[in-house]
Amino acid sequence: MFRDLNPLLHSELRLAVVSILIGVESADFVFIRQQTGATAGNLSVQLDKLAKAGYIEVEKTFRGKMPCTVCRITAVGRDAFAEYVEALQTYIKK
Amino acid sequence: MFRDLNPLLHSELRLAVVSILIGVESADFVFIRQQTGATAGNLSVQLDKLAKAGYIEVEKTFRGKMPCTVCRITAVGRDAFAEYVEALQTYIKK
DNA sequence: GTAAAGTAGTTTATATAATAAACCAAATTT
DNA sequence: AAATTTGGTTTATTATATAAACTACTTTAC
Repeated sequence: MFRDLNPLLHSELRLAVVSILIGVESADFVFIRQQTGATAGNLSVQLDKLAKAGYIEVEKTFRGKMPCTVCRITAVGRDAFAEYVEALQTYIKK
Repeated sequence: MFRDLNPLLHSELRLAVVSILIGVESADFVFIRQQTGATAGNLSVQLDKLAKAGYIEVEKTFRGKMPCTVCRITAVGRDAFAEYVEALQTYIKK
């Protein structure tokens, strides 16, 4: 009856991050932080987990002289998200 | 942009429990355990949390000579679930 | 030019949660 | 009547989320 919910995505912040990245070509640390309202520390940790799972790519660059961390979703991440949403339907469908 | 996800419902097992109870008049411990595949210990703990939050009612009775723990969703639980699902849409809507 | 404040993060520590393992009491089976 | 099963609860362990503290660098104000 109930499908497993990918624990990596079943986290408010990581889900929000992936949800953002699904819709854009890329997004930087500061933008994601603003959109989610997360603390920098928490965001840093969660981006790392998503990156280690291969769900996102993280590129460290500079915008002018300031460091700028750019994130992109990967095909793996996209698939995982789609599967998570599908599994979730078994819990929340009327 | 992102609505808060009620942490009490944002748990695979508690969400499954509430999801089951939404659809029936009542369900007992053994039935919920079978449907969710949870261990008895975990289920016991999570039912307790839902009960303490007023999301479900737990009635301890007997079926014949065997103890039987019957659970029902409350109006509060029903509302919380509806709100959780709505908030979740902001994360998973395309 | 240097002190103070701000930006963009990372690392570490702590609180909370999920889960499993161990346990208990009573019923059933052999 | 001993062993097993049922229906749970309690306790201990592991994992997770989060905040606090820190680092490295930049910009601004004196």
